[in-house]
Amino acid sequence: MLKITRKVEYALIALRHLKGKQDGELATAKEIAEQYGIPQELLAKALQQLAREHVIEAVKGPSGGYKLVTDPNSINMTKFFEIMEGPMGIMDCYFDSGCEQLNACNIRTPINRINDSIRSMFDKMTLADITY
Amino acid sequence: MLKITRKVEYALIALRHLKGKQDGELATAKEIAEQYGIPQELLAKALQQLAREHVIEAVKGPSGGYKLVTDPNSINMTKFFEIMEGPMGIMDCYFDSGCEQLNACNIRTPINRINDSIRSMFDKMTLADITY
DNA sequence: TTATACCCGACAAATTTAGTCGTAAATAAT
DNA sequence: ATTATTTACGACTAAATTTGTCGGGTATAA
Repeated sequence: MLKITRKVEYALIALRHLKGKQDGELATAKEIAEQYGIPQELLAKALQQLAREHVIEAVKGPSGGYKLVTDPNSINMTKFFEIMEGPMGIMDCYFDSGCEQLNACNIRTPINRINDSIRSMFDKMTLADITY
Repeated sequence: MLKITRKVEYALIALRHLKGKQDGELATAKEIAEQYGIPQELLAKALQQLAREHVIEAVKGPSGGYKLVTDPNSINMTKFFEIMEGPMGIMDCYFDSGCEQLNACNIRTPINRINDSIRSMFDKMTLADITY
């Protein structure tokens, strides 16, 4: 409960790694996977997602790899989590209205308050804070 | 990711329900399960855990049930979550040192910071806030 | 004695997460 | 051109976790 997934973990590791690179220097999925002992294929998926959202940029072919193209200060953690995993909420009823008990439910309001607190906390935290 | 479990959800529903009772009035697992349309057996387990930790008290036998015996103001959400699910941390390495990559890992410090932020947020939030 | 209600561990089903594989496309180097 | 390297991506399997069920127990009020 309240755990982040491996994919998010791997994405953070990769971003932190990329941030350490000079200028236009690239890092490959293989390089990162080996350095941190994580499964390359899974890491690759995380990197591809980040590339699709233009957080990083992919360069194909030999001597290709990835590099940061967005200032980590400009991406807050709510956005980052949602890039990696879709809508963030501690309960599905926060965004999915398919709950059968909505009328009987006696904890909707408090649940929403917890949600909002978590979101607002992550809103104020940027990728730069995390990958400093 | 970052989701609370059903058990926690059911515990919150039950606590909120118990809080609405007068004085020494009891509520049974069956009554709660039916009213909110949730599986009785699973709810029962949540209630039993709360009883073991003396958040509520169980009365056996016919006309038995549960009642609150601890002021919800005195239980913060960190404690509540840990009663229900054990140690709270967004990654296992927060409390479990069995990680192979500890030395290579480049995100330990930031992960710990996120953890601490979440914990401190839940430290300041009590069951009373949630079941008002 | 009986019916009701909590207690609890073991099990099974369902869902989610983690990891793998095969194939394709781009491209630098030879 | 061919080859080697690297990203892209969907399909698949495996593992782990969560969710739900079952059976047998204890306590106790009526």
